[in-house]
Amino acid sequence: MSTEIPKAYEPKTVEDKWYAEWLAKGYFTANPASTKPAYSIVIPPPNVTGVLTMGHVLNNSLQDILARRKRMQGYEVLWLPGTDHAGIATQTVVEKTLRKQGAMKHRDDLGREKLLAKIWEWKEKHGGIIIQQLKKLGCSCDWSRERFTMDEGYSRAVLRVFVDLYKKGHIYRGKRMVNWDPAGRTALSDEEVIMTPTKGHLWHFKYPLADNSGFIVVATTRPETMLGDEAVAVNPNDERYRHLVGRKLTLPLRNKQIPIIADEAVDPKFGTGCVKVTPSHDLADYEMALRHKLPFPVVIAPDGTMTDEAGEDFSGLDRFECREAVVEQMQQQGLVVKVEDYEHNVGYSERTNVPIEPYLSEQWFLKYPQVPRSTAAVENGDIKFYPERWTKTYTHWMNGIRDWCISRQLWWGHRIPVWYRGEEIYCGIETPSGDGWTQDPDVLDTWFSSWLWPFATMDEATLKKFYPTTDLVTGPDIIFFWVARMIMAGYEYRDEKPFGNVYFTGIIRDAQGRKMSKSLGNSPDPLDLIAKYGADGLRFGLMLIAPQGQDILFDEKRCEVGRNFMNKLWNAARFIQMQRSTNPSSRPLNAHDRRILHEMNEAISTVSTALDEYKFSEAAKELYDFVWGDFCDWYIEASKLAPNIAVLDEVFNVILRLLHPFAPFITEELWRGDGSIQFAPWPVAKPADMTLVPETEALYAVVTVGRQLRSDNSVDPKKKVQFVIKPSKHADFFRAETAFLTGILNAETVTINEQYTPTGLTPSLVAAAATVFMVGAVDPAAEREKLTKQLAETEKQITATEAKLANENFVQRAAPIAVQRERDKLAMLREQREKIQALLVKLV
RNA sequence: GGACGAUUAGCUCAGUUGGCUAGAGCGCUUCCUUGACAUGGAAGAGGUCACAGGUUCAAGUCCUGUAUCGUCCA
Repeated sequence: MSTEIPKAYEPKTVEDKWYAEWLAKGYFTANPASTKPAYSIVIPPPNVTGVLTMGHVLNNSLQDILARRKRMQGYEVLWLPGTDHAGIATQTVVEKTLRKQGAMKHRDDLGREKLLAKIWEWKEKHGGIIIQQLKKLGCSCDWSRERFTMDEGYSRAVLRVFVDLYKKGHIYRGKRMVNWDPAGRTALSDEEVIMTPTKGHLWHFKYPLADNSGFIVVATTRPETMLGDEAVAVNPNDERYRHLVGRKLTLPLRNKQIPIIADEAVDPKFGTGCVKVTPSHDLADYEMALRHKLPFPVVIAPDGTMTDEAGEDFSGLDRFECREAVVEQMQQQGLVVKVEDYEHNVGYSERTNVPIEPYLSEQWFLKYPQVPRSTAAVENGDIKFYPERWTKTYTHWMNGIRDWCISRQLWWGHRIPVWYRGEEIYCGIETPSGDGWTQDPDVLDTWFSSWLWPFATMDEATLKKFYPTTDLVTGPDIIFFWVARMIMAGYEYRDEKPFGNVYFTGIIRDAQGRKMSKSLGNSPDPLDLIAKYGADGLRFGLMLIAPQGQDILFDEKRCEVGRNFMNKLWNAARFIQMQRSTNPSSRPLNAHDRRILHEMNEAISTVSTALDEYKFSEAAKELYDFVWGDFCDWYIEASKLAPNIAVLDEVFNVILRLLHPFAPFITEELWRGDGSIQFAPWPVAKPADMTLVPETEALYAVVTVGRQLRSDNSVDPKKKVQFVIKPSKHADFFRAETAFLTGILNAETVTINEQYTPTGLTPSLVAAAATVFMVGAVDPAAEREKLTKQLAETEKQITATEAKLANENFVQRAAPIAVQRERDKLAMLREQREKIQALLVKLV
């Protein structure tokens, strides 16, 4: 390092250089043959065609901190990276692009093979961007082990698991009511449906009795489904309708006769107590229809349009157009009793954001394996959640777990390894021999591949060394999608948990608290932020505001804090560098040295404990305060008088090591030790020599008071003034520190005088161990006001403390230490009061 | 409807198992380009800790209830 390092830290010139070097040296490559203890994390695989979001920055910075610290602690670290094929998301994007280009209208125009070729093309072109971005962030992943869920080896593992679970009877095929996404034209799992309160209407329709002897009224939020009604149901105990059960109604618009049935499932208090029954388009109605052996006419097609069964007036209409048309015709026929505004929950597709259609279709389902064991593992702490409260959410879901619909009517993904020939079914990894087999056209839910991620990504040697993985860092929004399922898969296929600890991050929101989203445009591009503030600055700024398990309101201002901190660190290094070249000799430890060494030890313990407990922001905060406050504001200032290069180097060396997991680039750049800082040992706190440390604290308090005096009396900072310190203790120590005081207070002289009595008007303030006087002309009124204020504050505290000590109950029942603390405080306050009073007397 | 979380300075948040005179950063005010740093330094203003009860010698901290906001599940 030359002495001419720039005044401001320039991350750009540093970051790329070091990352390339780290890669070249293979520092991130995990060695399964290592004898070191193992530490491992698998990355939550981002969408292969996605781009880096603030959420990724948060999540991956945390993983990098964990991984880098463990390397320093002597572990063999594997951070396994990779990407996910994101079935629906990717196929939707590519299809949309192709439609825009006019290459197709619907995927059937292209056909399976051609569309898949296009998607692979897309993946080759856009895939991997996010990997490059993670590198920019400094992530120390083992890139030699990068995996993709559609890689050949990984795909085989997915199919093997399917076949195995099929053979064990966990996977079955059945005709069920599923959540259907009419835009994506695929089934979804329950977890992919987002329930949203939606304003709609409740229409009350008259259904006439078949013999025209009257009518009954049904209420519905979905008029279009009436075209598929097969009954009207009432509660068997409902006196109002009991006499009608078994009679027929004429279904309006369809001129079809349907029965009135009685079923326990009907809530007599909802609406009129009569519900229309649409067997094919509502889950509850479906079950009711099964019980009553009703027919299942399908009136809404998979694409959300009405079928021929809906009647020629409506066939071909979109389901929402149809709703209007039905209401209009019902109105014309005078069958609408009333329309109420009505808010109810509507399920929307997580991906395409259109309302879900309950749809009766043939799908594949998984009856989850290892449910009791997986539930117990988290409850008994074998797998630990941070923050712990998420265990409750997990347990709740596990206890109410329902079979998982794993088939998707898509092409991008792992194709279901099942073939049909007439009545025959074959399930296997390879295509069956013989003619006439056709493979199931559907693919598997993407999560059916990612639930194997912690082990399907590893070969045998790697598994042996690194499975189960140590930590997992992810968002609580995928606790069901991913975390719970990985636990079950881990037990089923490795007979062991997949990870020991799960750290759930908060969700990043914008400054107004809104979730970051593309459509709102409120998500900054992390790469822009890295360009402006440096990766280290971005990471550190984010860590400072990422409390455990709390959502994070992100504001670009946060990055400034991080960048400024890196610049502070840089300049501390410059200072040390300058001292080295001008003042390289060391000397015995003085009070300032001992004090900073003590604070350093405190910092080491605090940071280490915080990181052990996954309290990242606490660790970052401690580092910030120690570096900026203790080291720069006090120790470097003290060093300007009498530098001790050995201590400066020692403390700064520790600072760099503590900071390295948070800010890998700048710490490597400033590192002066052997080799890369990445393998420098994590600092360990040692018992510090406390000689003169309390005295030094008192000394710094005197400095603060001296500065206050200057400021209160509007003394120009450049003006040198005379100070007199009248100590009540530590007089010899203060005397020894006269030069320090003179320098830091920009004084002409500093005199220590236990007997000092000011002549005339001398501004003064009282610190714990001394009264500080500033000799010079002042405004007596201002001085009196200031002292009076200080006296009042002191009196207030004395009164409070006296009251406490006068309380017999307190003295008898409180911990002796607490009582003693109060007594000491009172003594100190009384002394302070006397000093102030003495000064005030002189002012009169 | 149920579960969980939040409510502390203008803003964003710390406040360990009850024992401070309730803290920090940003913002704000005043002064300062002094040889590490203006991405900086010094000083300062600013809080009935959401509300109401309770437990205790002692409550921001524990308990109960209420309100508002958020998330998840029905």
